Amino acid sequence: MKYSKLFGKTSKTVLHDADSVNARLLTQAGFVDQLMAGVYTYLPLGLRTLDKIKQIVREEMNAIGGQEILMPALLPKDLWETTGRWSDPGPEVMFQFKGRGEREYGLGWTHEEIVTPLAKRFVSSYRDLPFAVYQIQDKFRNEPRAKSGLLRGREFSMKDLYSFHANLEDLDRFYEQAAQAYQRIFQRCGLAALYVEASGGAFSKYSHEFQVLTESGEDIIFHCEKCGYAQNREISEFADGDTCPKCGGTMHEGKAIEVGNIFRLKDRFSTAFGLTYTGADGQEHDVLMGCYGIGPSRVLGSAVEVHHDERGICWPKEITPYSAQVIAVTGKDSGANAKVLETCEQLVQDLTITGLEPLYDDREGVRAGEKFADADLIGLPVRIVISEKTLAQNSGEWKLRTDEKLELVAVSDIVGNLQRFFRK
RNA sequence: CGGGGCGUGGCCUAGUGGCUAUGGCGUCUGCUUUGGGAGCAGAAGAUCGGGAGUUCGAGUCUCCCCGCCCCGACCA
Repeated sequence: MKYSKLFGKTSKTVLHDADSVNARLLTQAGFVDQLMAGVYTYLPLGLRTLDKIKQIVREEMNAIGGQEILMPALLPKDLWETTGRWSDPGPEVMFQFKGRGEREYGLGWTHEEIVTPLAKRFVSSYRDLPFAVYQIQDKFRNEPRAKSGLLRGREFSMKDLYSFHANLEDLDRFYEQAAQAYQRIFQRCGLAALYVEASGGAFSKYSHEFQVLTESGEDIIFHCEKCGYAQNREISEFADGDTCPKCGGTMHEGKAIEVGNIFRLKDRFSTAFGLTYTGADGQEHDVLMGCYGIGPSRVLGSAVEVHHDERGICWPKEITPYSAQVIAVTGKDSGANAKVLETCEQLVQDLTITGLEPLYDDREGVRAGEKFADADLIGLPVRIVISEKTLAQNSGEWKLRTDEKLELVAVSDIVGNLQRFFRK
């Protein structure tokens, strides 16, 4: 991608209002644009990053047998009255409004009310179980207070997975599988997520949250630095400095952002909608359900909160919007400039063919310093500079975003180097 | 929903009742320059968030409304 053609620009000035790190950097670097409180447009850079995260989520959901579907975001009132959630929590959480005439609708903030009747259409025997379906969709929540950029929005991206089981053992088995898939997802997104015990609601002792320690987080958790055991303060009786009951280490209090959570719903929704199956015993049983959520947009915001420095974002490899920033530094010698540009074009083409799509800063009349500053702000993991100087040694300059070290690499080796870098 | 802060060209900002609203960034033209956001010359771009009021006169004072940010409450 040529930077000169990229829709969305970096900005030197800091937005007056954006004081959360993720909102400020993502806006300044041209990834997102705020439309209103808690609602953002994703510009090409931001959308590519978000799509990378969603793709990782897809891969891991598919790996545990999840099947992707897409339910509507516009939902009818009646299904929500079945569970009582039209009025409680009702408009406190759900955007509700009238369509034509008196017909009432709401925007989806979770989808148990949709997926349970849906499952009912296809489940009759124990032979139809278990299965799990998921979707990646924007959710809408009438937040009393949207805040912290992408971390708490009124419209935000959500992956919600729902699993259906014949018995509790099978639900537990899948629950563990889902938890492991979640760990892999966060790891791949460059986030060290803690597996945190949280309020279980009416039917389980605990649910589990995946929490990323960061000062901008709004949850307080107690976590053991030795073994990682953690509890949300909402349910915890720990105090800072307590001994970890699992390993004898020390429990620390910390702020964290919840990037995912998993619940055993058991028969809460299947009972409400009459989702049952006939067992091998010929008897009718309630289907047991689990639900599992991840907010890709919140993952994106969290990644910026965790991975940045004073100059800008430092993208983790797997979710970076582009592999590397290729920068053409030109001088006054037009012959040399032509060679620099030609080398860059060829390099960009070679990288693109190998699937390592770079962002090529081809801008003319822009000084090197400005290009470097933009590269740091955008935060791709690798920066490759081609100039008359480097070409004198048939080389390009190789620099990692998180390292000050500059290295000359033969032009012919750059593609291989970058392939190796991203394979690691 | 309570408390606090803020609202002036695309972005940041000056302004504390008085002439035609300040400067910077960005944008556009031309020249110059090219390894860390350069320089020169010129240009476009604002009904000062909206409404009502006080005043000879309001970006500035008063009231109402809207919006954004922060703290709190809330967050299956």
